[in-house]
Amino acid sequence: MPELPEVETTMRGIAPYVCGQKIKQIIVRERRLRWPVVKEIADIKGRMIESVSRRGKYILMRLDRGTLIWHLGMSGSMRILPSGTPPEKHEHIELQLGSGLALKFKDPRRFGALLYTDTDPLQHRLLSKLGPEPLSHDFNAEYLYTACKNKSAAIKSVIMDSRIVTGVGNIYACEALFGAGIRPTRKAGRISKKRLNFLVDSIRDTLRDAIEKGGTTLQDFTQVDGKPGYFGQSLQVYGVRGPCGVCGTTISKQVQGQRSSYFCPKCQT
DNA sequence: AAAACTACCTGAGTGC
DNA sequence: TGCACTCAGGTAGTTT
Repeated sequence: MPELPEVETTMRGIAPYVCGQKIKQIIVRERRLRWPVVKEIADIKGRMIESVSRRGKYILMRLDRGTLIWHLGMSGSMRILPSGTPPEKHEHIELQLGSGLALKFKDPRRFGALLYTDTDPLQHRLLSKLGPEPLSHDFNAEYLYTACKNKSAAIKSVIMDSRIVTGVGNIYACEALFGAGIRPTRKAGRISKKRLNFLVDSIRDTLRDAIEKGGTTLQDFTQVDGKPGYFGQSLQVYGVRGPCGVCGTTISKQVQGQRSSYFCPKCQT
């Protein structure tokens, strides 16, 4: 479920509760996530959480020694609740904090991850090859044009490639392409710089708007306080079965690279 | 080298 | 009501 806006929402939600807190206890109820949670994770007990940040879809939790790297996968979410609140089903990890509150990580599909590193987390093998953040200045028309040049792959798969730009998943790729008037199947190398400029702006606007609304709740994503995100109401093509809000043409759905693409056949060319 | 496909999981929804 | 089936927001690794 979680793409960049949901990860950002989660990160902002937990930050005030975890920053400056001591980890009194870590409980791992299920270590079989995307990668097994190592037994040595127990060693972080007693350490201080100094800061929380995001890189792509990863949440980085810097400790007074070492860094925790979290990924929400497809179905992961985090909540802050009083320590001692009975664990829900699929609540695999719990960090009990000095404040008496606890960070709880729930992930039914177990595609998420919790990793630990002693060295620079940005150099971790999972993070070192990530492309620029879509909301940073490094992601611009010039950059995207170079990345798309001579590529025969569909533009949608290019903007979902984390080595090119990080954090754009299926929902926001569909929405951003609609905003830019570009068909998801169009070959990346055959789009003008001017149109790619529209796309860069559209990706930014879409992500910012979604962050502002607390992300998208489709199945079970919730914000840290348990409330849903409200961007779902703003989706213009993703999951839409019916007319385009701009021109009235019926929204098309097409499977592309094992994943559903939604687009307006009239507005997007 | 680039593009396409596979695998990892559970749960929700659909149709019979 | 229940069973069988399809599909889902991610992404590393493998195959074509």
